[in-house]
Amino acid sequence: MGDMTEPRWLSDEEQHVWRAYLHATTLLEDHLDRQLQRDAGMPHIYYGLLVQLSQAPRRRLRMTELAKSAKITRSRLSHAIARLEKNGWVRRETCASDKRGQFARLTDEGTEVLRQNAPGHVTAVRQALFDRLSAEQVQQLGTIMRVMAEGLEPQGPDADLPWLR
Amino acid sequence: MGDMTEPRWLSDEEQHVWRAYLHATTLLEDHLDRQLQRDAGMPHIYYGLLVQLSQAPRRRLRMTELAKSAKITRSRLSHAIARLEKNGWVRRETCASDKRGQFARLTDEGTEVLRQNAPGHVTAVRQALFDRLSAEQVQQLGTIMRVMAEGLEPQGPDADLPWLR
DNA sequence: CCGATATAGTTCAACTTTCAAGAATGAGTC
DNA sequence: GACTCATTCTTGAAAGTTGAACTATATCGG
Repeated sequence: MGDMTEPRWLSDEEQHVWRAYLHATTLLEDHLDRQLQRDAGMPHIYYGLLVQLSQAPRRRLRMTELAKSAKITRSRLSHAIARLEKNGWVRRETCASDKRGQFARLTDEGTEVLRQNAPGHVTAVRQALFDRLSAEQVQQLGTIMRVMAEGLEPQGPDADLPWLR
Repeated sequence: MGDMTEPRWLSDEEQHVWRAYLHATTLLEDHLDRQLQRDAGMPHIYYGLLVQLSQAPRRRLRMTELAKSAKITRSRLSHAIARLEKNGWVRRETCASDKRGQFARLTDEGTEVLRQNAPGHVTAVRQALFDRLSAEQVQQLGTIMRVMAEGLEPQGPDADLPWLR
């Protein structure tokens, strides 16, 4: 499958950078997962869901919106919200204007969990990342990450209409 | 828990960079996972295990070595190798010098799977990352990732002997 | 050699993620 | 309105992950 031409392999430097990337991103993800699992009793992604809700108007979002902004499938979100609901941190609400729809709303308990854990989480992110990088490097990182995202964005220009290009 | 002093929150720029980081790394990981799942029938991490084995002397590694270099728990590795063994891509071998030990060895079939999928994978990495960044940015990314890793390295200086510091 | 402790790897139960249906509602067309 | 198709969200089963308990072997200090 694919074309039969020899691919351009990675140069030595590229290989090193790629490994460093995999290494560092894995370590950071594991670190934050463990920190939040220990302190807040949930993995990083669940915490992210609560954060998104906390910043939304009326502290609620449609399931599909939330799934999109957290970049997970609706199915995964359904299960995740079920779990968070069991914890009492989120509540589902039906949508009046679209009877198929559901809102996930952050409860007061959920807000409280966030309030208690935000400091520890920010500190962890700081210690791992921002306190170790120069201002210049932070800026470089931002630029690089934006370039990467552009190339992977499902929402790229006409991404779903390739025949129009 | 933790100290009661107000943490240093993230500045606007830091917040943006942090989100860009999460966004981009998630997209890339998802992208590679899907590419390999589709083409090779396994997730990115499993592919990484095969790569590690392919580069080891005699194409085999002790379980603990492999777990360390892939940065996963031994438990997770046990399950993963069980699956790869079922696929016929890896075989377990007992270790003569330490009867507790096991080697995971890449089979010829495993090598073949790697040979067939390496081009597609490199191309995916290239398209997502290296073909989109300037030489300078690649270098910057490498530096930044190494700094990050240093701060998270479980193997930090005397990491497991904190009382000696 | 003995006993205590450490290490290698596996296994189990709980939890999370994925994938493929499926139920319900909405929207467009005639 | 009825038909068709799209969208929203959920469900259930299979696969993957985690953390703790467990087995077996090795190592250390007498």
